[in-house]
Amino acid sequence: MPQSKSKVSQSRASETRKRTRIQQEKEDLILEAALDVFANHGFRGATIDQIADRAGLSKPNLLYYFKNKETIHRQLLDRLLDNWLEPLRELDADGDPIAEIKSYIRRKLELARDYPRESRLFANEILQGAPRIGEELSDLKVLVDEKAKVVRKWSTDGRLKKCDPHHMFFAIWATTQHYADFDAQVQVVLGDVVQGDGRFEDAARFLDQLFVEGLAV
Amino acid sequence: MPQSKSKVSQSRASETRKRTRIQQEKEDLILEAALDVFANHGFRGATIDQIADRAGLSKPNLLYYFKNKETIHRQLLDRLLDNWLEPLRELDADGDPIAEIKSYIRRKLELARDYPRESRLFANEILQGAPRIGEELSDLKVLVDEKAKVVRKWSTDGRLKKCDPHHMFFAIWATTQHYADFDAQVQVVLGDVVQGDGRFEDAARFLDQLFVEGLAV
DNA sequence: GTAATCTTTTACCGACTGGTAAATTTATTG
DNA sequence: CAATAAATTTACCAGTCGGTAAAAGATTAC
Repeated sequence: MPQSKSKVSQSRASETRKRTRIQQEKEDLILEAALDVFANHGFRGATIDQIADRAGLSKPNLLYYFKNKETIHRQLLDRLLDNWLEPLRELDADGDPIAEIKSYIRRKLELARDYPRESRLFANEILQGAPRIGEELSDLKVLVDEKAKVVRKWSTDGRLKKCDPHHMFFAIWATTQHYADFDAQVQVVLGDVVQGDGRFEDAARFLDQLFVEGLAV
Repeated sequence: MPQSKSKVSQSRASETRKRTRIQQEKEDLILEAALDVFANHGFRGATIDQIADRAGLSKPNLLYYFKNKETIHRQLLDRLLDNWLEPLRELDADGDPIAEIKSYIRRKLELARDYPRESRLFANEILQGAPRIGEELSDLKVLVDEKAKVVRKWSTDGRLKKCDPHHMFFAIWATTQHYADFDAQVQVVLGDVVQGDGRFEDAARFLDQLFVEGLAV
C-alpha cells in the first residue's frame, strides 16, 4: 500500500522536527492496533485502553505518540481514503470499456479481500453519518463525477449499455465491499463448504458475469 | 410492519402477566428512540442516557421497562430480522423467474428507502461481527439455502442464466441496502441534483437493468 | 374513597472513559 | 562517560458509563 499525501502525526513527539526510529515503529504499531479496534467497534465503541493493550503499550505511552483518540482515527481514515480511491483513478478513458470495468471490479474485490479492516473502518464511519470524514468526501465526489463522465461517454458512443454511471459505481462498491463489511453474514450463509480463495473466485466470477452481461452492448 | 413472533420484553414490569396501557406506550416509545440511537452509533457507541433523553424519560424510568441495554438491542434485532426476511420468503418458486427477482429487488429497495434505520441497525451488528445476533443468523441461512435451490432449479431449467445463487443474493442485498447504509456517501456523490423519490427511481431503474440483463437467458 | 398496584423520581454506586502531571527510565549524542 | 533528549511508568482526575435501592407519586380496581 503506497501512501502519497501522508500527513505528519499530531503527536507531542512529532512537534520536534525529525522523527526517531522508535517513533516510526511505535506509531505504526499503534495505527495497526487502532485499525483493528476501530474496524470492529466504530469510533465511539473503541477505547484507547483497548488500542493500547493490543499495541502492547500503556495508555499514557500511547498518548505520548498521538495526542488523542480522534487523531489516530483521523490519520487512519486519511490514509485509507487515498488507497481506496486508487483503483477508480486508474479507470482509463482510452481503454476498452468492458475490460476497464472488469478490471475495476477485480481491484475493488481484491481490496475487500486483502484489506477488510480498512473497508470496515470506512463502512463504520459512513454508516454513522460520516461525522469525522464528511469534508474529505468531496474529493471523492470530484473523482467520481469525472469518471462518471467517462462512463457516460462510453454509453453515448455505443460501447456500453445506457445506464446511470453513478448508480453503476454504487453497485460496484456495494457488491465488492459487501464481502468485507458483511463477512460475518457471508460466512454464515455460505457455511464451511467453500473457503478462502475459492469463495473469492466464486464472487469474482459472479460479479464479472453480472456486470458484463448487464452492461455490455 | 407486521410482527409475527414478538417476544414479550424482559422488563420488570412485564414480569406480571398482562401489560398495561402505559407499558405498551412507553415500551414502543423506548424502542423507537433506541432504534435511532443504535442505528447511528452501534451498540457500544450508544448510551442508555441518550436513548432515555430521546424518549423523554429518565434513565431509571427507562430501565423500569427494559432491564438493560442489551435487552432493548436484542428486541430491536429480533423484530427487524423477521421483517427483513419477509421479501425473500415471498420469492415464489412457481412464478416467473425474472418477474420474481425483479419484485424481490424492488421490495428490498423499498425497505431500504422506508426503513433505513433498521437497515443501519442490522449493518452495524453484522459489521461488528454479529456478536449479539450470531445464532439467529442460522434461520437466515436455512431460508437462503431453500431459496437458493429454487434459483438453481430455474437455472438448470434454462429459465435463468447459470449463476451462483448465493452470490446473486449477496449482490441484491448489497446493492439495495447500500442506499440506506451508505446514505451519507450517496448524498455527497449525487449532490443536490436528484432528490427523494427521483433518486429512488433512478436506483430502481439501474438495478432492474443490471440484474435483468445480467440474469435473463 | 381507599387499598393495591403501577410508575416515576431522587440519590446513589463502582467501573470505566479520555486524558494529564510528573517522576523515572532508557537511548542518543558529544 | 556525562549530558541531553526521548520514552515509559506511576499515580492520578473529573466526567460518564450501566445499573440499583428505595421512597414518593400516580393509577386502577373494588
